Amino acid sequence: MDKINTSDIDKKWQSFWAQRKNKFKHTDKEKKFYCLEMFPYPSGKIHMGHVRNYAIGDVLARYKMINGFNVLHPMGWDAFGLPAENAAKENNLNPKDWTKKNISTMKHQLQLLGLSIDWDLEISTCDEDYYKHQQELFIDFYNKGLVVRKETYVNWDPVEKTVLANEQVIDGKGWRSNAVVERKKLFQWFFNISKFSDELLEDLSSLKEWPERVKLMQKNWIGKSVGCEIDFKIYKNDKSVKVFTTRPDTIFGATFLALSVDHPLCKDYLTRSDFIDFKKKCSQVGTTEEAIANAEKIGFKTDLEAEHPFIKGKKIPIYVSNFILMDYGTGAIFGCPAHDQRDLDFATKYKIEVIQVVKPKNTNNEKIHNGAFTGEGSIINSDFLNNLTISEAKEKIVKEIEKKKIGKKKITYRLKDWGVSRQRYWGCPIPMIYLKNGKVIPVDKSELPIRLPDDIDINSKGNPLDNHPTWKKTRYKKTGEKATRETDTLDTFVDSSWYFLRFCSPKLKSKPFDEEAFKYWMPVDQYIGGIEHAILHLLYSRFFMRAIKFCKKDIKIKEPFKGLFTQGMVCHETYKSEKGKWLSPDQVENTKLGMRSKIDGSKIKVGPSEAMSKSKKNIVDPESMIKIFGADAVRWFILSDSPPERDVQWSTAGVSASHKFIQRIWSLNQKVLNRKQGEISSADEKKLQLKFNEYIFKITDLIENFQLNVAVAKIYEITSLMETNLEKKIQNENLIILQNKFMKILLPFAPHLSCECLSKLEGKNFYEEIQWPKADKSLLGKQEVTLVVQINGKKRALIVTKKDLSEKDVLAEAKKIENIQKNLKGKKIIKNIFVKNKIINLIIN
RNA sequence: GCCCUCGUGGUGAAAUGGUAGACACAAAGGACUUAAAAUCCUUGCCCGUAUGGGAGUGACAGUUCGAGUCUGUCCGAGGGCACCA
Repeated sequence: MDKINTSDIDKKWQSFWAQRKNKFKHTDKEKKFYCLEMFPYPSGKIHMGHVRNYAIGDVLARYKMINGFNVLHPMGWDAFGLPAENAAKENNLNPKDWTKKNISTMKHQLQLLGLSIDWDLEISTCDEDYYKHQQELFIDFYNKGLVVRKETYVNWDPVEKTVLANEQVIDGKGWRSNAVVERKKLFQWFFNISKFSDELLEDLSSLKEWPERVKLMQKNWIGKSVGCEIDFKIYKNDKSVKVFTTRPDTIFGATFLALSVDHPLCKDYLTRSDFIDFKKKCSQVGTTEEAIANAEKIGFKTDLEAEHPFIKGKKIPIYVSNFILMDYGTGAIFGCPAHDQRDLDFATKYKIEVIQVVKPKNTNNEKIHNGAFTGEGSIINSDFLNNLTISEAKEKIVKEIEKKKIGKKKITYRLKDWGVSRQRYWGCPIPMIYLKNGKVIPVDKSELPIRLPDDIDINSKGNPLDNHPTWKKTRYKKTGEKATRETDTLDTFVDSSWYFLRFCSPKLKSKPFDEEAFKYWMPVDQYIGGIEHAILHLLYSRFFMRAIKFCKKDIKIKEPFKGLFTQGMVCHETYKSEKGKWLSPDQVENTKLGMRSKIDGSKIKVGPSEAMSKSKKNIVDPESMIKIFGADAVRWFILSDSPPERDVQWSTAGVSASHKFIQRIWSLNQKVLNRKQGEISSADEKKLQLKFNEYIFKITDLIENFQLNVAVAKIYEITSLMETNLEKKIQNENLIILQNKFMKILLPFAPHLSCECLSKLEGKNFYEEIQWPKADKSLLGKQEVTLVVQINGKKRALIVTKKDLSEKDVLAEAKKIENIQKNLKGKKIIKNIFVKNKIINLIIN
């Protein structure tokens, strides 16, 4: 019996497929399938997360191919981004060179996996050919009013004189400089995504093939809230404050107003030193929602008071506070401490009155104790709102507010405009110029692309583009007057918001995409990627599709991704030495004394399995795994144990077992071919045929539903079935036919092995003719069935019998069973529950 | 803080409301072998030699002839929160 040489057959078939472009004789142009996995960031080497993502996608792409679909299965590189700049700074090289090198390494590694990717379609977002079109789209958006310029906060490192990403802020300090990070206001470019807030929310319901939880996350992100705006008059002053609230029903519990630091009313205090100090304190809190939510609530008491709109003569103090955001609602709230935890925290600290206005449902307790009460209940202490439910009170108070003309019902979205300016070098330059007269205008399209210069000083403080001696100096094409380029570059999320369109016609020079190719391929039928992109990338892509539709008349599609699948992460145990240093899996070994370090034999603490990460060193390199076990074994293992949407735990034992399985199939294939013909029995033949047919049906269904781990389990079962039947009375030819079908079923999962086995069975290289076997539906369920006999809901016996037996017959059969007779002795059957081919449940007294 | 997801053997897991633990990893025992590797078989909580019986899907209730699955409350773990991609 031959041993399989995985590296030989991997090489053989990878070059075979590449030459034939994965085309099949029976491909039907009328049936298209666009299979797309999220393209990788070229960070250096591929990791197991990539392997998982692309293995899942490849199963589907190959499955569709051999089912006759014309499949688009491209690959590219999300090549701009911060890590390139960081690496460049560390190693003193150009981000471009670093990125190109990584792309070539990773492309080679991906090819080792034997994916059915058409590499002719490869794109890279850092190529001029790509970002030129992105600049064109930016200008289109600008001309249609979808791009705006406004001021917003950033994390500012005062020592490096640069803007920091949230991840570069550690404990409120810059990661390189260790300087305390400040919030600083900058003018930046924004995409007007909030223009589509309602559409992006409403259209979620049309995405039938998206996971519910992703849709829910997007829904919450967009954060539509229905509430109302209320004007509070300021006492002894002609001004008023407009607040937004979703709980107008608690207006009688309002005991203070709180304004954002950036609220227009605060302008009057900007010269007061105590306010300046306060503002500075606020600016030391990070810009994330989490940081703001967890920060200690601090307030600045103004000398203003507001008049309560419904309680005559009641005055409530006005504070400025750090937990109110200017870019949500109106930048001002009324505080009702009894029914909002944040308000309560604030009120407790500043000794502000607390008035309960909602009595919890189903209790007699008038008073509430443990924190703010936010549940259902009835209104109290609220004049004309008393005894109403919360929703009734909301309706009534809004009517009153509108009647008094002091406010109106208002829908607010949490979704903010998308800030796309980055003060960095390694990104797509924003094609805008500044004229001397202060005007900001787009570059003439004929001047595109605006190229990134190569000769930059990556180590200079601040933005290298801004520091470049000549790059930003330009002229306005129309008038010839001197102008300055925008030195900000685009958020890399912009790059990935339309790459799936570029894949439809990746080589086209004249425009971002060809409309005909677009019409044929879009939308993406199946998009596959990590759950970490559930919100931003997917939302931005949905926005881009709408923005493009808004700019181009003949684009009809709104949703770019028809089907979405989010796969889980790849995890591995973590290892720590006694001194607390992380060790990688290949630095430890399992000995009789437990886990030990390979380096010095010291004891190792095994930690929980966590997502593979460089910082914890729990990384396994896919390339070395492929070298040892072969591409099929690596793919097989990553698909086998866990459901694709859940996290999977990598283990060397597991992948080694997968390799053994690859060998087992290889042996089976030889045994089938070399089998000596013995006796033949039609009963054995029929049994095998029926069972096999059932597996085809089941596995087809499982792949369509992404239950790839279960499909893998069924393939193990088919293997056992075939092995068992080698010993049974089956005609050789029939066994070979089934083995042939089996190998076609295996193809999407272990394509190298499958093709090699098929070629042995066919006696020649066999590929373009491969078709997915079809299950014969008329044969389904023709087998014997196993019925469960229960007594009072407890399993007492099994009956193996032919299909579709009547209740009467089953009952008669059941009564013949000794164990059932024993249990029925002296008892009376009150009734039976009978489910055909499943169960009979006898209810006795 | 807010939002989301997930809890089933030693482990990863399977199970249209109908046999809980398919399939695999690890472990123990056995077969083959001079030996090892490879391969194959058996076992898997409790009582019992066994036929069989009992407990059992994070906890507690509920719906049902029947609940891992549906409902409620609680407990625990993990993830996201707008400049990482």
